[in-house]
Amino acid sequence: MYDIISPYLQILNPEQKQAVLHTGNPLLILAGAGSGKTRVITTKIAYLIRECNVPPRAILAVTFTNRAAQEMAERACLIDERAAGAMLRTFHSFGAWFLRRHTQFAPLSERFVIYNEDDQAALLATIMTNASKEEVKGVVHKIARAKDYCMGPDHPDLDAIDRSEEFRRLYRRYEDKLRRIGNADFGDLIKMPVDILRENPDMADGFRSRFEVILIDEYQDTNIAQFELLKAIYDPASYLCVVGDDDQSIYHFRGAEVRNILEFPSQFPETEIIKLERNYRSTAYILKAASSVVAHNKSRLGKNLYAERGEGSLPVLAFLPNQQEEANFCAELVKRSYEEGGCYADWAILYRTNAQSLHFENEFSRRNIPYRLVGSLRFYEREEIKDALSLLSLLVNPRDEVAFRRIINKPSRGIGAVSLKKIVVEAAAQDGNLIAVSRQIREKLSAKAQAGISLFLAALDRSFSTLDKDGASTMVSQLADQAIKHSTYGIEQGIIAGEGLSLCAVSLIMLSGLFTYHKSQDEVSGTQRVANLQELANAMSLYPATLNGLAEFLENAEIDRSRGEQNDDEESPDRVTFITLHNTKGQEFKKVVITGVEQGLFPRESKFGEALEEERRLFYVGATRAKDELYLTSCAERRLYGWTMDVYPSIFLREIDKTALRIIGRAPKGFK
DNA sequence: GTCGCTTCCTTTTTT
DNA sequence: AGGAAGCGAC
Repeated sequence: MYDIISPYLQILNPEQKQAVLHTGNPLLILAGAGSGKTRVITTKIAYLIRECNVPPRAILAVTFTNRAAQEMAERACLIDERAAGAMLRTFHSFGAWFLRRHTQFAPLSERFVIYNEDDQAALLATIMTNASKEEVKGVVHKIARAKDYCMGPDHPDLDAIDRSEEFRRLYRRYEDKLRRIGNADFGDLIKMPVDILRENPDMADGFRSRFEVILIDEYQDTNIAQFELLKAIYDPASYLCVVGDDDQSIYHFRGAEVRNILEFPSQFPETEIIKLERNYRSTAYILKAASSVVAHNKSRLGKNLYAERGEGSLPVLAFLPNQQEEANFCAELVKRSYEEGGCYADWAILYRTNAQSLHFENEFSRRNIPYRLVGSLRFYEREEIKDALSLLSLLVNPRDEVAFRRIINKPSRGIGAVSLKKIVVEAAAQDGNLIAVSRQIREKLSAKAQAGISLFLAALDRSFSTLDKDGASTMVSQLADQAIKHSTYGIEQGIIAGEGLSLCAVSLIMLSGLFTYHKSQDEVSGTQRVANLQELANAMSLYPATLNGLAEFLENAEIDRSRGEQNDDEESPDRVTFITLHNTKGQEFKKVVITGVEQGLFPRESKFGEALEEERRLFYVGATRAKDELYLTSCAERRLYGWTMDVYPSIFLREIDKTALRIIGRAPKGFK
């Protein structure tokens, strides 16, 4: 048996193999960029199942994004399909999974909805009635940070975030209100499971014995609450393996603590460490350029990364006059390589802020170069989509005040501030069910508001009826389908319902008047809102037309934002990628352009100390995405807020080893 | 309560 | 430059 080494293990290098075969003590894998850590983790999952007889369901593997989780599942299944039975999730989706199964232990509605930052702000705005938007956002941010550190409103260490009693009061009232609504924010997805597991030792024991193996990827970007969650479900008799790279820690602004990885060996005694230092992705000059920048950081473990792929070509630094020329330069690069037989999909255009994508979109559209925009789309944050999601949320949780406020008078139904207040106040006096209260007290409102409420409730009711409570009932669906067709008020063209949940969505969008409203918006300003609503309905057709199916869809919409982008893959897969530096984590491309490498933009203004070091790591992450070619662009002027201003090369450009760089264009005076 | 014009603000990065 | 909030007129 031992003589025969399976082919899936043969392709590993000695360190990778050591990491895969390792068992026993906790293991920390320090994996440099491009060192094959995904291969190690996926192989390890398969190996544990095949060779160590670990039942798949006893394996918990945590990744940073849903995209990574999906990729990992696919790759592990290629080696052994039983890997499909392992639990592969992000921390947040694990938390949501946990809470859905334990709502009776959590202060949550049975089918809670997840609030994002905007929803949090909308909720807090009902408490901070006289505050500016900025103030509200500031407090939202602090509350989110507090939860990242697993601190409730009465936690003694809250001083580290804000010393004021006022903040504690706001945090308390926010929690109070959110609990009454019965929904959860992002921080709750981690903090609540921790609280529940601490209060219910038996349940914690159950998890400890279930998960014999816990694997965590991107460990450098975990936060304190996630560390607490790990401790709550980790049994010292289980096998724990974390993978990360301190040089790629780029989410401190979101509460990530690199000390989780630095202190891992002391947190988990007898930890063994394996370093993966062979880089299989980038050619040597690219690696040299990237490493020479991050070498300027003081706080790092320090490691050596060896390029296994030969010298390659020098990274190119292009000095350009302005953004227009920058977009033009990128388009020319892509065009030339395409004409020489390359693919569009080889290319990625990277930038620091989402706003920068616009110039590239315009230029590439003009030239008919296909591209895909990652992330910045924010499909689920678009106005029309949020409107539709609010309606859907109300079906799932009629106590959702944020959704109710958003949608009750949109489009205008004659329900103004006065009527709204009556409903909200009455609901607060009862059990908080805004829909039930609206129905109950509608007679007490003005005639106009009464009519509006009735229409609104009818739309909800009829859409609700499209959902099967259990089992299939096509009869119900057909009836509802007809009802919808008859109630489009002579609109020749509506949104088309497909399978599953899409009927419910279409029903709501049509009957609530959202369709007509956004259609007229489209006609006025040439937007694509109706098309987006259609796309939403299409996405929903994959889910069963049940209340649970709807709750599941809403959860995925909030936690997995990458989902909205997938539909364009089928049409033409060969596209240039436009993506923020943060979003590139875990990805690779043959040819990469990092744009806007200017002081003030990247690194951003007012970054110093630890924050500057984080920007440097971001540069490192971006540069090491490139396999064959790396380009950096820096403009002499940039337009900001409608103003054109002179800008200067990023400090990072000076830090690059000059033997690993070819400069083109006119370098500004003083740039050496 | 709604519509249209003016002013003021925006840009980090995301699960 | 462009979009959202705010203010005044119907």
